[in-house]
Amino acid sequence: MSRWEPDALGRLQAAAIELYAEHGYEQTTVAEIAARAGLTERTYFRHFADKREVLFHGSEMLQEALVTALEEAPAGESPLDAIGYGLRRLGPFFDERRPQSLRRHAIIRSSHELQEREMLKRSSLVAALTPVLERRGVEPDVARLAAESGISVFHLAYESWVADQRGRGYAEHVDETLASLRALAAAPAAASLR
Amino acid sequence: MSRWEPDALGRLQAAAIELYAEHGYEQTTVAEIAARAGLTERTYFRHFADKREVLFHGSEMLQEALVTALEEAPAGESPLDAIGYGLRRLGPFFDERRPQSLRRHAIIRSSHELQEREMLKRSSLVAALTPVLERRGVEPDVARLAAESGISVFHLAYESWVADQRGRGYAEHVDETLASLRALAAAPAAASLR
DNA sequence: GTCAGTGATGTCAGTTGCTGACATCGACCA
DNA sequence: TGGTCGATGTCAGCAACTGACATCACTGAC
Repeated sequence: MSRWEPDALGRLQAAAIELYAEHGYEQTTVAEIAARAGLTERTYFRHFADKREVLFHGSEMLQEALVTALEEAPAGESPLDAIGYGLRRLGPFFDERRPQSLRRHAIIRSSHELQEREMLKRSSLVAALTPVLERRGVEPDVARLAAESGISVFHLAYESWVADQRGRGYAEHVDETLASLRALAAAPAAASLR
Repeated sequence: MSRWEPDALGRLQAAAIELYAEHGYEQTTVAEIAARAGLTERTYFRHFADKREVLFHGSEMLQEALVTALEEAPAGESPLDAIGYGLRRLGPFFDERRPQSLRRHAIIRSSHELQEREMLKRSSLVAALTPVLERRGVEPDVARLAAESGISVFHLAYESWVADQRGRGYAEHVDETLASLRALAAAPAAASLR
């Protein structure tokens, strides 16, 4: 028998989600999370950098997945098409974890501080996608803008997927959102053409 | 003579910027800021919600200015044109405060925590612009997407304005960035048309 | 001119997030 | 057998933030 119960990190995540959902994020202390996981506060901070981070473990994995998917986009595609390709590839990842995603999303929406962290993760995604686009030959400034736009699509598609009652997959929401973005940018062209 | 020196808030802001620049954000304590301003820590927290917020006072003002500018955009313009109109209007606001902006920008770039707060302010801008676009008759989802895109432009234009050595105004950077966005979204149209 | 009320500040004590230093002790390896 | 390693615990401490209450120049009503 090993000295400690296995999967301390997973237990901390589970405990945190339960407590944040039960009593709210701000009303929960790190000591309580650790206690429910059968650990000490100190151990919590060995696994997670701060009180927020428990909810965002796995976002590095998502980031890597997105980077890889974007790298595998066909070489000839425009930046936005490539991003669409990459985002659509995330479909199964989300669709398989829908219940957890909904719970986590509700918790994050309940706290300012957590939304702040989510926004930081978002900017990290932008920072990760930009060089991938540059390697595809896109100008740095354009790459950055495309990455920003892509992550906006990522995010809005995610939100409409969360709100979706009809069970459509994440990839469908990506397509819709991306089409909206194209329409949006195309609309003024008519006015600016002459 | 009044009981206290005037402009406690302004003194706290000045002290914070000095200390953050001199010793770094993390190495500075709120007590030190308060002391340099001739006040106590408790008073600091009556003026600012937390250690970060000193640097973001004024962002409500910016938000209001942007909302007003967008509301005044000609009724016939497309969402993106309207946003371009609103953003260009911020030009003088930034151009007049360039030295302060550069100092503040350098501080924020030096700290993760501060970038996190900046991202939160950014999402607050999106939340403020969305209903304005809706009132112009834009569909809610499209309004949100347009607001996100607009704030991306706002932000990227700001960054290239900060980096600009040639003294071009903020409004010029907005025009450039907006043109990039349009080109970006238009490019794939060619591929997707047939 | 007095006096009660107001509002910005100070004082103090307490909670919680987070960190460094060091101890513990099963597992694993030579 | 013994020594190292790695995950955890223990403990002390700092800094961010908060609530409760005190202070006292200023202001306005009378």
